[in-house]
Order: sequence, then structure tokens, then C-alpha cells
Amino acid sequence: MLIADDHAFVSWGLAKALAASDEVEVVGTVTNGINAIVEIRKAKPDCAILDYNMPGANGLEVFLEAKRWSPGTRFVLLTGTASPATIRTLVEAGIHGVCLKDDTESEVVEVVRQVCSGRTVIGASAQRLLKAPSESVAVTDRELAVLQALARGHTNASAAESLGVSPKTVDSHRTSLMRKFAVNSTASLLLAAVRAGLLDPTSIR
Amino acid sequence: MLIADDHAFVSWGLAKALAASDEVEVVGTVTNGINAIVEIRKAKPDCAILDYNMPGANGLEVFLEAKRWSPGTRFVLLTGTASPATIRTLVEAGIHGVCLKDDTESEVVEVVRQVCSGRTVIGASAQRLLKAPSESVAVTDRELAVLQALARGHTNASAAESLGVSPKTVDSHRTSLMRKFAVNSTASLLLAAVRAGLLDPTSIR
DNA sequence: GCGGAATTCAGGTGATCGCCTGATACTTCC
DNA sequence: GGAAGTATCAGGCGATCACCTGAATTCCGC
Repeated sequence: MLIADDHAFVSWGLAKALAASDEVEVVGTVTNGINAIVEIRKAKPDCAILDYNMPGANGLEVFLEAKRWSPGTRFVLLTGTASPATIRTLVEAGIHGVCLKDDTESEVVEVVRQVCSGRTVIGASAQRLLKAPSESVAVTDRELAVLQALARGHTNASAAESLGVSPKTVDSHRTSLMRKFAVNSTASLLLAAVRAGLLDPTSIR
Repeated sequence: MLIADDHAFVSWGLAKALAASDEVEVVGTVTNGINAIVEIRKAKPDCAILDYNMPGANGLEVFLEAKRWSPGTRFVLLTGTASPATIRTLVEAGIHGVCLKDDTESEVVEVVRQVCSGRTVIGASAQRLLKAPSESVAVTDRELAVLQALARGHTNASAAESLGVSPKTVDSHRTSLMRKFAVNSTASLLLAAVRAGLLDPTSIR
């Protein structure tokens, strides 16, 4: 068992919680995404618990990279806050377990145990998030690409160039995004997208 | 001792950590800001540990409101991520202790104990944050006001109206903000401000 | 097959932005 | 008492945005 979480306090709690059940042995803790990849590649643990928000690389990136080096490792993502879209992405990417930090300690331990024994489990609160009447806005692939280009500081024209389409196409997507989010400027569009969990302001550029 | 944190898992870890030292007794845990205020008003605990990001009311709001009802309570803010500006605001508001979740468990317990015994303590990692060579951009009061107006979806003109100044004044402030943040559009300006901790995308409007 | 959604692009128009120079007035600080 | 910084506003100009109608293509589901 390897624990990757940038909050030392959370790592400690997790180790404490898992130590109570004597089935697992924590072989290490790391506090950033890059070290997590390195450590998993080296130690090839049975199981790794990943935070989503970490410096260096986020939980999804760590999972995708680390499983190539250690295919036998089973992965649980433990995150504080997540949008339904993020969780869906993780599940589609083939992660073995997901739970949120607003789950109770026993729920978290149970998810980890289930995942270690070969199952794929979505924790209670994460399931609630997925089932919740989705107030999230449905955004298509191209729209998301436009959104991210604009978030990187592109104008319509330069975004068009970087996406290899006409400026008018970018204009179309942006206009439909603004209608979906009910805003009237690119500026508020980006903020709304951040609120909706479609953009992560800390990991742009 | 009352614990307010929207992540049940963190509350559990905190209770566990504090239970080891037998000086404190956890009298309750709540998972949102409103309940925290209600509970502190009712129980008047010696000490309360507040998360910053909570539904209902954030740690600062809980602190300001709760101390009016329970002036004897000592408050520790325990947060995952915070900008230097946020921490400074909290300290200026008179909070008794601040620590981050990337502090170790023993550091957190130590801060809580010190605060309970009457001192005012800033945890190690929070101090590091404050001392860090401030890459943050210095923004004046008016500039911040303009920033917030724009974040609410105002155009230059409507922002000017809501601030009671000429559109040209707003234009001036926005231009100087864009120079400070080295961006070239209002859209990226807002994202940069979010990254810098000047705007909270979840609490706009 | 056919409706519908997604993606692509065009033309056009008025509003707005981004940025420039320059001015006045008020603090603050040495 | 000047220097520096902030806040206020003006005029102007080209680039860009916001929004409209319209249309061709592809792909998916019923």
C-alpha cells in the first residue's frame, strides 16, 4: 500500500485508519504526483491511494502513467472535492476505486479493502455525486477544447489557429457555450466553467 | 473542542489525533458552516477547529459570527489550501491559530494545544506560506473592486455604473490590472486572479 | 431512412475591448 | 516641498467580441 496525498495530515489519518485493519501494510507516503509515479514504478505496491489534487501531477495523470509501469497495482482515488465529470473520467479510465473525503473513515477503509481484494468500488458519497440530478452543463468535446484554448489566453483567432479550424468555428462554439452557461462574456464564461469543474485554474498553461 | 470540517474523513483523523493527547475532549463535529455557528453558539466550547472551505459559510465567516456568540471560545483554522492573502485576513481578524493540512499530525496537535492554553500560533507550513517570496501581485482596493465587478459578469460600462464611476476609470483599473498580471484579455485576467487567490469562483454572485 | 445533434464555416453589424497619450487631484512619504 | 503612487476622467482608434441568420457535412439513434 502506497499513499499519495499532498496533505501530510490526511496521509497520517489514512495510514492510521488502515493500520487498524491488519490486512494492509503502508510501505510509503509521498506528497506530490511525480514522486508518486516514481515510487509506484519502483515499489510496485499491491495498492495505491491517490489524492486528485497534488502538485506535479494530478491523480488521474498519476494513475494513467503509473499503471503502465506497475500493471499489478490497484488504484483508489481519494479526493476532497470532485465534479461528477471528473469522477466519470476516472471510472472510464479504469480506476479501481473512488471515494471522497466526506465519506466516513470506515467507508474509506472498506472501499480500500474491497479494491485490494479485486473488486471495483465507488464510495457512497461519490455515488451520490454521480446520481445527483445533474445541474452540470453538457459540454461537447470541441466546446471543451475551445474552452481550454480560451482559458490559456487565446483570442478567438489564435484559438482557431491552435485548434486548426476557422475563427468562425471557434466563435460558434464559444457562442453556444455562452448560451449553455447563460453568460454574456468570455470572461464570465471561463469563471462559470471553473465553477462547473470543467477548468482547473491552477493547472492552466 | 468542536470540529467543523465538511470532510468526515478529516474530522475523524483530527478527533483521533487529538484523542491521543488526553487534554482535549471532542464534544461534537459538524460538516457545514451554518451548523458550526449554531453549534458553537449552543455548546460554547473552549476551542473550535474550523475548516476554511465549507458549504454554508467559510471558516472566516464562521469565526466572525461565532465569536460574537461565544467570546470565550478559541479558534483554530485548519485548511487544505490557502493563499497568503487569506491567511493574513484571518490573522488580522484575530483568529487564534492557523495551520494547513500539509502540516504533520503532531504539528497540528501542537498548534491546537498551544491555542487552547491561550497562545496565538501560526503553524509551520502557514508561516512558510507567509514568508515565501511573495509572487503575488499587489492590487489596490479599487482595482480589486473592479476585478470583482467584472467577475460578476459586468461589462466595463455596467461595472462603472455599479461602482459609481466613469467607464473610463474602470478601463484604467482594468488596464493596469492586466499589465500587473501580464495578460491580454479580461478573460485571462479573471483566471489569473482566481489563481492568485484574489477571487473565489465558487462564491461569486 | 430520417430527425437530431455536433461540427464546420460564412457574412454582417453594432457594441465592446485593449491600449495609447495626457490631464487633474489627492495621499503619503522622505 | 517635491516625488511617487493612486484614483479619477477624456479622446481616439483599430481589433475583437457578441450575436444574428443561414448552410453543408457527418454521425448516431430510432
